[in-house]
Amino acid sequence: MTGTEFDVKYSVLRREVIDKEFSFLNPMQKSAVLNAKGPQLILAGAGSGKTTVLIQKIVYLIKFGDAYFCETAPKDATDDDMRTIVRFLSGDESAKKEAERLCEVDPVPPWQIIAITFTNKAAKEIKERLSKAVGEKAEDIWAQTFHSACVRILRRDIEKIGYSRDFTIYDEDDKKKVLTECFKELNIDPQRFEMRAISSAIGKAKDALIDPFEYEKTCGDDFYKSVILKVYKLYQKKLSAANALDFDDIIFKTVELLKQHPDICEYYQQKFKYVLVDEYQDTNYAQYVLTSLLAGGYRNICVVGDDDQSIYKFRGATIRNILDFEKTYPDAKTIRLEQNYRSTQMILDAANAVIKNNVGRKGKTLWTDNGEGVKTVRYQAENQEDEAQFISNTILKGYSNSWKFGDFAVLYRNHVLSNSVESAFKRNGIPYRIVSGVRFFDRAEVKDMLAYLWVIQNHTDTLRLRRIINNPPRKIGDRTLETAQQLSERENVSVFEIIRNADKYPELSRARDQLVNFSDMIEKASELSEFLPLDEFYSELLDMTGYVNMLENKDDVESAVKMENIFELKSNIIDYMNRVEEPTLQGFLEEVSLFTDIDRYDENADAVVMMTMHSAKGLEFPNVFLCGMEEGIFPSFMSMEKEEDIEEERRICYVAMTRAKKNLYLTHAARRMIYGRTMFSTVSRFISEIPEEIVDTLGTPAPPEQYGRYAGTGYVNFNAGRKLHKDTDFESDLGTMRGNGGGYHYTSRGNVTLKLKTSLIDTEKTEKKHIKCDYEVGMSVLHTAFGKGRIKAVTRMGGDALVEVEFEQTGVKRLMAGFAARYMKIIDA
DNA sequence: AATCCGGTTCTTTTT
DNA sequence: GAACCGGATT
Repeated sequence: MTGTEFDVKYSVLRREVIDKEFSFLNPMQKSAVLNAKGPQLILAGAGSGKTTVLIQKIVYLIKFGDAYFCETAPKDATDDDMRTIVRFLSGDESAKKEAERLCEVDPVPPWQIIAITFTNKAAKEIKERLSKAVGEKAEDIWAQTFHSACVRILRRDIEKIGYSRDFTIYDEDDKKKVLTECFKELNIDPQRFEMRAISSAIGKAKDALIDPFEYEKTCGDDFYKSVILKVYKLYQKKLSAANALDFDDIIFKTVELLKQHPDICEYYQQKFKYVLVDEYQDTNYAQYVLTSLLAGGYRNICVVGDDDQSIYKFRGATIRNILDFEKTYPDAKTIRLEQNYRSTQMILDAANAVIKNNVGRKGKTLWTDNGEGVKTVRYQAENQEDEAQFISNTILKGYSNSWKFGDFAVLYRNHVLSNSVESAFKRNGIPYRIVSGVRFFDRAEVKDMLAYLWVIQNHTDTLRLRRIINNPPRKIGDRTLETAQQLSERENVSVFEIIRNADKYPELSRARDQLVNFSDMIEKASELSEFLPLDEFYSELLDMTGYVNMLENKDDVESAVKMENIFELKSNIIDYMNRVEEPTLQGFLEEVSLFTDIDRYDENADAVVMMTMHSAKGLEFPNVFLCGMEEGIFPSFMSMEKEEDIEEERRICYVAMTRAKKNLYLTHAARRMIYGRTMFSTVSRFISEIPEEIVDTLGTPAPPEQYGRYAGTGYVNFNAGRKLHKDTDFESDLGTMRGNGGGYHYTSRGNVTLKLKTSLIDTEKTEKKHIKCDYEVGMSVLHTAFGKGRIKAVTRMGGDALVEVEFEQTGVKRLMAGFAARYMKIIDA
């Protein structure tokens, strides 16, 4: 039904104002923003401005309401108002504010909007950009990760499903520890049942919203499943005894809460008029259910994603959520964003050429008006050193050509590939930073301090309690703890409770004082945490626990690094206090446990960034190297059996390629030392999928006859950093034993390599002659290339040493001992 | 409890 | 090659 003539005129003008406001968007983006009502699927290609769309949509909702096509003027609108709007539309910027206000029709209150992301980084970006756009109102929008949103929901009502509100969050490491306990208690042989497999089975069950009770139904007479079930049951029992949730539980329990308590569910369904989900292709089943539940009231659900960028299948993400969105919501509007604002056309052509080989996809073709750009560069290296040197040279050339180091990124399929690049960077003096798999918050000393904080927060967290009770050493041994554990089971109270009352149990008499001292300390710390500001409290804690004291007493580099990390944690606390209105210990711990390394990655530092292709998702760099582009590495051997796994690898490749803005380099090596073996491999199929016309090929092609096999001619090097085994490294009548790798010794004679099981070598019967790896000053040595020489100096470096040798024929050479040991032996100590 | 030593394993991992 | 684990040894 249309309104009066006034209404029609007004609404036309109103639309013009809105159009003007969002005129910087392209037509597809605009239509995605303005079609706010009902279910909507935005298929957003890499670099197509999907975050912008998400943010602008929220801006639109807050500023103008959701009725773009509304044909009624606000009730009290006057002709004067209309004139103001016209003034703004004809270019009078001073009328802007007023005009915008006059165009508001039922603006959506910010607290009715939830935007869910996967990473903290994305959530943070949304929050920041929103507060720039709409100011204070942004604070009331739930722009959060899946996990933090769920924790927020749980914090309010988790008591209804049998946990207490001060619950603890267990990370992967804690999970592993609990599982180890389960294995022990259930007498499960870790040889027969891989813990990782069982852990992931439990995780998968949780992702699929299957609790132990449901799981039991699926077991039948499947023995393996029945083992999983046993572990699953005990694992959950242990978690709930510690009042702890693991990452999967955070989602799982939220869904459980919403499902079991319709009143709570309804509350959120009424609250969230608009639900927006980022990276929808990476959601798993539980997350899908969660978003559906939250959006169940108004059905205003907008999901943004790219099926071509789904790279977390192994974590339970199911691409079906995006592929089936239109089935779940038959009235869904689908919008494709294919214009790319990041890369050159050349880069997009290359990426499109690769991804089009995937069958199971919705289909998109990226284009750009950024200009053609330059061809993708392919470098064929002889080995990984050559590859790393090429990367270094290219960066150095670029640096002298006014690029900054921070404009370069090196991406690889897995972490091991970073080693050779890293050492080349060191050699060439190129600053770099590795976004590593090891998180800051995973470092032992940081975890120790966090464990203290967790225990102070939640005394029943026995897992963390055990971590710290004797760290620094307090003369509380395993035996004592075991007794306490048994008592806790018998009395059905927490271990902490037992310790606190140690004087009541004669079994604990020997360690009584230590135990009581410890519990007193924790309780005192708890009290302090109530009224001291967090950072002061933390400093106090460092003192009380004696942790800093312990480190100060050790005078080595390691302790100094640990100390630094402990104080870095303090700067995290201060940072948290500055950001949050009401900082609490609980709040800090929550945030920290949902944090990862990439959240700490400083974009402003001028250093080459190295990370896995997975970590690079969502980032962009002017110049990108993808190294290790070889069959067997990328795609990895493990993905080669199933076509769907290859497709996932191809998507990873697509994600990685589309990180590049200007220059894309693909490098591969004919020969690569990996896992202690030399591997010969062919170029990755993904490179072959790019038309030759858009690739510049450099380097030397590998001799084809070597392809596809492991090296059989070489030797295995000494395990660097590991001390030489006096009894196992020797020369025998079989040839020279060249160290052990993988439980085997290798020995070569001519071009034949023998592989001997270390445990089968009878060292007694073999003539022993040590190959010395640790050289000393004054020794005479014989080098295969340089001949005889004498050691002038030895400088320890890391696990290796730099030796300076004066050779009789060739003069002084400086060699790394670990490397030189292959060619040099001691002839006279 | 700390270190040695032999053996095992080795993708990716937003939270 | 390197990290890591667990049992044995000090």
